[in-house]
Amino acid sequence: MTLAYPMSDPRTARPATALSDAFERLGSRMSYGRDEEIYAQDDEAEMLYRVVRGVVRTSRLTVDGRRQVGDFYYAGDLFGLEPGPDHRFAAEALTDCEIHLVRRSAVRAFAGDAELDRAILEATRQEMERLQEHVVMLGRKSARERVASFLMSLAQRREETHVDLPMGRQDMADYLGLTIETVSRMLTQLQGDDIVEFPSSRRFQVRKWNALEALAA
Amino acid sequence: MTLAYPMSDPRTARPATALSDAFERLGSRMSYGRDEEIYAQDDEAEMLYRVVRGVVRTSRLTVDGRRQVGDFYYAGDLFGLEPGPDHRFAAEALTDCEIHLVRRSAVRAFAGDAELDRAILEATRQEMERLQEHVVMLGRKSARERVASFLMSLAQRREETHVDLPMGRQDMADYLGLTIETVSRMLTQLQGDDIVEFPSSRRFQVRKWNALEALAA
DNA sequence: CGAGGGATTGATACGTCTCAAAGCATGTGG
DNA sequence: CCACATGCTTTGAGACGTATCAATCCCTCG
Repeated sequence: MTLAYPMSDPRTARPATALSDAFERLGSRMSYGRDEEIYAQDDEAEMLYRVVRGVVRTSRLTVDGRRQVGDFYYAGDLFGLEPGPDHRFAAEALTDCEIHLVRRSAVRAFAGDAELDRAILEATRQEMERLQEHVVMLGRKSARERVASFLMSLAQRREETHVDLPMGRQDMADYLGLTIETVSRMLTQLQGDDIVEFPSSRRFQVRKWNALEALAA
Repeated sequence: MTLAYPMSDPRTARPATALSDAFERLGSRMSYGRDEEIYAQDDEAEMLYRVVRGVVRTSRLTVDGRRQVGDFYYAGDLFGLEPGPDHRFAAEALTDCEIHLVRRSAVRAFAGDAELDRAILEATRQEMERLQEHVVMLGRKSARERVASFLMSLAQRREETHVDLPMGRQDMADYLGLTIETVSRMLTQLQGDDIVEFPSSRRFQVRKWNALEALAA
């Protein structure tokens, strides 16, 4: 399978159990505690990772200590699949995590496993798409819009009315290219406009989808 | 070949002629005039593209008219290879261009052509890496640093002391997430600090590599 | 009940944007 | 060859948004 192959439609993807099986067969399982490092920035990229339980954050630190969060990964997501020789971003356990790992060499040996190939390609597709969205957001959106987009994307993942924020304000800020104070102020604003409601700082509910969507644009 | 395959080292890549041959064999050649559209935002992605001559820009327009430039592509670069079903960014000829096109279906039929597979994978690798850099830049760098990074990356491409800017200030601004005025001011600043010199608005020379590198960090 | 860490709020500083004008090339027609 | 129109770039003044620094609040946990 090459990159030029037409994509499988994500909506028709097979149940995660098959993919889980592939990882089980070829790889191993690890546990990480909150804030534990899974791989470091500039480490050689020789594994693929899949979140079984918990949330993972990728991040990059500049020489002078500024931090940019790359993305957050949830149960079922593949990560660490940059095709380059080493990781540009570190990966850390945002919460306690269980992770499936598989050596790339093992994947290569099984190249042709349609299930696994498809999953990797689909994850790569998503990764690029999310990177592109991230670029647009950071390049052209205001603080208010960024925070709205962020809440929106979290809310879209779940069916429930109430959404849990697995990350703190600092992680949000570093993902959104803002400071913790600005994030906090925007949340307060959005709540003031009754677009969203925070019963606690780690839990929210969308009240006006239209308004939120319009902002997230 | 799968994405999990270890990367070829870019420094050992074969001469471009072989790749050029592959495109010649499988695809066709097109010319585009300045500012002509090569593909539109949200078009189906069914081709791969390779710049033969000229410079290509990818860009995305939000509903309310804000523009984000994704990247610039020069002679030899592959583009339009997002693995998704359609293009998130449009591609336009920044200058008059000659482009090699090849249908993805043709590539697929020839899957296993090591040369082409390798080139696609390598281009994908670069694409992701550049996207990640872009995210860090937009998320965490000041205007001065962004402009410095941009000049740096252009200067690194060439051997010569003088570098031509194929794009205008607006394109730079939209790539860097700034306004045209801010870009202009930062250029004036960098010139004032004797880090860089502009004999004309479309041509520059680096005077203090260290200083530029430090800023680009 | 008090301590500690994250979150919020406030006041102010700073950086970038906005709007407007002027400068500078390039090309065209007189 | 000049005069002017055009489009891009630079410069300026002021407004606005986000960062910074500091204080307070609020939860959770001991």
